[in-house]
Amino acid sequence: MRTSQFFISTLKEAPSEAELISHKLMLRAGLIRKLGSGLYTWMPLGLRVLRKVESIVREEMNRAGAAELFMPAIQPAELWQESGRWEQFGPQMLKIKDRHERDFCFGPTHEEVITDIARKEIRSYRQLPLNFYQIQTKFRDEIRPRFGVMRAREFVMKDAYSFHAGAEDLEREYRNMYDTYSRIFSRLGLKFRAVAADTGAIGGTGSHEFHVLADSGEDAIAYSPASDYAANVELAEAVAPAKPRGAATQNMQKVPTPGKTTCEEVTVMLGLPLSQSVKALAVMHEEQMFMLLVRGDHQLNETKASKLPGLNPFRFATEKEIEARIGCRPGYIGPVGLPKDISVIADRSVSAMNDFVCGANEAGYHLTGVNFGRDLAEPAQVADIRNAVAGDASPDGKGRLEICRGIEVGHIFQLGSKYSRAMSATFLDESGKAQVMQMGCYGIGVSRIVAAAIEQRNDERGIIWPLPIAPFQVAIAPIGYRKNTEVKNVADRLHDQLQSAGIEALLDDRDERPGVMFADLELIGIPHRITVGERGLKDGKIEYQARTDASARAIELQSVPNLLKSLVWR
RNA sequence: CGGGGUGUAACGCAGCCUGGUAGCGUGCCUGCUUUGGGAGCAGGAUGUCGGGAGUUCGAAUCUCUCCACCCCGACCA
Repeated sequence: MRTSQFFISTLKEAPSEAELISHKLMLRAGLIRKLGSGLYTWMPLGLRVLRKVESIVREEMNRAGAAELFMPAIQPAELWQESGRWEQFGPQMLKIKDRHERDFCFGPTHEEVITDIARKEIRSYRQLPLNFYQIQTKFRDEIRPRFGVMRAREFVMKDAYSFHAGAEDLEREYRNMYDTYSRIFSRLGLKFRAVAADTGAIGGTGSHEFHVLADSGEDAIAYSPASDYAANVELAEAVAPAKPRGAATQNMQKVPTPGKTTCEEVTVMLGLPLSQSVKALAVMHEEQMFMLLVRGDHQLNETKASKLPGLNPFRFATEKEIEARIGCRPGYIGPVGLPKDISVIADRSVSAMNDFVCGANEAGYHLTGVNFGRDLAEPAQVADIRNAVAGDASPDGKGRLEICRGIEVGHIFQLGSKYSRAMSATFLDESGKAQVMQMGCYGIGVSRIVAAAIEQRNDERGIIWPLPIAPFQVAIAPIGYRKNTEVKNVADRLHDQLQSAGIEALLDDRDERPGVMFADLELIGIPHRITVGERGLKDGKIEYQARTDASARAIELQSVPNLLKSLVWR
């Protein structure tokens, strides 16, 4: 391919709307162009990457025994009313009417359509199991689209749905998909991690998210290097401290802390470690106030807290409510001498503390040397209500947790019978009895992978594509293409040779100055570059530089095709 | 949807406070020179100043209103 026929449109400066590195680079490299909020055109260069991701996904799904089909993007309302999700999905679903005023939606996902197919097509256990998938455009009317293609409203997703005669077979296929996903992300050349996820409202016995690791990722993942434990921090259990509570060694003292309202400020002023303080958070469940206690250096996990029996759902108390019930403004509240109708819920690590610091329920004062049992009653409830942090013991008992960040690019579920029951997808078993099918579903955010790959792999010069998804494998940069016929001839010949050897080469025939070419080719992130110039040709040499190399090295012209074959066909 | 912010040329921005008819850098076009890391010189083109309404002799600038986009929160591949 030649740049003159292809379309290269790079930007020196990123449009101001982009904040995330991958978003900026995709815009700068001309991979995408925005049409509206969360709506993007995939330009030729970007589309090549997207297609490569797709084909790796497709190959591995086929190899795993799944069958590709293609469902309509527009779906009739009736199906969604049948599953009960027409209302439930809410404003995230783009609803439309046809000319007869009939309701449709632009599919945000395809459980309904596939279940409809299954119930019509599958009659016998002999036809099971089956796994159907498609790669298709979805539309979700996100509350806040952002980060370019990372959270777009229209995006490309691979969605697969499996059907089984029983739970055991579903579990087998689930493992099969787990392994397939691992292969896919390995082949894409990305660092990733499979993470235990909340099965939540969907139910079933298992769910995993697949995350591409990147410091800028939206999700925090807790994992144990000593085992295969990994979970979203939101879900990761913060285990109780191994050491039991120490005995009281100090007397409780009221100390003035004027103007110091945060644990940080108070402990700094008192010269104590942050972990010696207790953070008190007043929350409301209906008309009942609760005080949640978390260690000063920990963070409340609202998801965990909202699952506690008395707290579902809860909200933070307002400043007025706190003053009315505790008689003190927030910043100085604590569990000592609290009105009896406010019950105290302590995190596990708080319940193991002695001689701690907390608010005195009096503006401008805190208490030090506080101990449960002596200065105040034991907490009414002790529970896991904080986020796991690095250094916590792993919940599986093996090693200590570390925290990393990731971008969710895949999610697999065991759905069980949620949809098949609602939509009566049944089959006849060996004894001729109707049974509800077991279902699994498996998603991959194809377009998001492109952004995630850039997020994981970039430098100050631009994108660094993993070879398997690079838009081109090799770039040829001729210096003085139109001026020096030898340069032109060598570059043209090289291009044709590589092409016929099945290597995807991009010949930059724009006749730009070298600086411009190099900058563009690096921004675009092509893994290998061949520079053809008068200087080297005198000695029958060209130069080779990998995208990750600091400088180029001279190579015999004859050895180029072999060198590239060895680089490209690993 | 709640909170914050921004809309001026293809991209990045100034001008707005204090009203007087549109500017800078990059990019783009032409010519000459140059040619190994985003060239130099000369010339040139490009704007409904987000839309509408108002105030005013006069609005990018002041007022009202609508719209779009971005950031922070709940949601998700």
